[in-house]
Amino acid sequence: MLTPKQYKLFQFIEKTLTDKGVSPSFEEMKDYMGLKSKSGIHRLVGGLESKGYIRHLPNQARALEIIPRQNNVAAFYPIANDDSVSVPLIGKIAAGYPIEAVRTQETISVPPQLMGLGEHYALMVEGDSMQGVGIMDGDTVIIKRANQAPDGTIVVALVDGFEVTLKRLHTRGHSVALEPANPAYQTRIFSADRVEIQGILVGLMRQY
Amino acid sequence: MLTPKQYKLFQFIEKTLTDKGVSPSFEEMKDYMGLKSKSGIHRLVGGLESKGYIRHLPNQARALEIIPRQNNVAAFYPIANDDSVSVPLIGKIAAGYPIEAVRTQETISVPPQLMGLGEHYALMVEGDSMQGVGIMDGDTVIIKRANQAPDGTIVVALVDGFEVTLKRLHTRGHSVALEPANPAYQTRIFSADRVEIQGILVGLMRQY
DNA sequence: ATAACATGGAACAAAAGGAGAACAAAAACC
DNA sequence: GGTTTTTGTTCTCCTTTTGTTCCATGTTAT
Repeated sequence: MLTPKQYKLFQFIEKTLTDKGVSPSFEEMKDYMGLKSKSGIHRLVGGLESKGYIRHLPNQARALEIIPRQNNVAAFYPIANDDSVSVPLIGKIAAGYPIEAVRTQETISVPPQLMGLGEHYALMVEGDSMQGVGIMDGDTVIIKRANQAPDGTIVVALVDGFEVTLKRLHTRGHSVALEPANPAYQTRIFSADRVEIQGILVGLMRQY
Repeated sequence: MLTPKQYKLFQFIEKTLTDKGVSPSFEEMKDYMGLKSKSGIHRLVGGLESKGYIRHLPNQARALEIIPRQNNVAAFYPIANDDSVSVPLIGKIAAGYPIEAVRTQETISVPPQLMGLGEHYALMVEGDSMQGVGIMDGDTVIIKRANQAPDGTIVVALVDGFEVTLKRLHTRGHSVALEPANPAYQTRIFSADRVEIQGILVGLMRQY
């Protein structure tokens, strides 16, 4: 992660901070690093900052702060929160193909605000059939298990017992329309008994 | 972080407070610090106050109060226990408008897999300027604080010191291009010194 | 050789701190 | 209540400390 010099400087900052309670000045860091100019320090500090190890207020004296971390994830301070919830990640869903059968043991944690009551699970989205409503290839969707759904919601639907898709649901009397949000795909209409609702989309997470 | 003199004075205030139960007068602080004028003390006290270390009632004698701190770090540092990580939700971002200034105390929990190293915060997205890449009105984006970003990433950028937007970044020599993902908006090009990167988009959450 | 990166040095800009004096508000005293 | 004393506030002018930027020069790796 850090270059050797960044690491050395980081440790110096850390030590100075705990020893003296004050962060070192650029001059002091320069001396410690054995440099003759402060410009190099500026670069190192910039590096540490952009890597998220420290933070520093521009144009302020001795204004370095270490960003505490735990398990390699930046760990900040208290304000304990309600725990997030783990849901099973049961597979991938791609427009027009069955959910990959494996019910993996894998779970992922989901912030509670994305979930309501009931049983939930997560799916990885493959393909671009829902791109039009902001659901992209690679997204993780949070699904609440249900076997019926309000009109207009996005659902996981099982068609004819084997084909699973993520589509917007429209009910019209005894038939249901499954509308993809990508104009490149067609809306398909089925009689109600061919379509089984497996869940309702309640949340989405994406990692860049 | 404190400067050496601020730190020294702070410790003196702390000690006097616990030893005598009364905060020191400006005169006493002046003597302790070896100064000949109280004005310097006033500056130091002002510094301590603006950094959130002490509080003081104006025009009252010996009315300094130490602000208890959690793990010695300021309040807008959030986060974590094992499963869930909390980040501060610091406002809304809408194409072309400043982030709503309020640094709320609010935090939201974010699954750790959405985050990497560094300090993170969350913003609510308003508007449709990034709709083309699946970022919709009402989404919550997770931003990693940074002041530089690789080419092609989506960043929170501050233009001319007041306008904040979420755009894809392209660097071209000494100018930067901020490209919205909605063809209805134009890519805008600025000289590098007008644009300040405030963070990099690392995650997204949406609630249906 | 060339590109990417590190250093040194200097000039500059901004923040921090100090002296001294005059003033204002609160507390103490008569 | 009025006066004195203590204490806090503000202001201007100044010095010191510290951070920032730029450019020329070196160094290293590909």
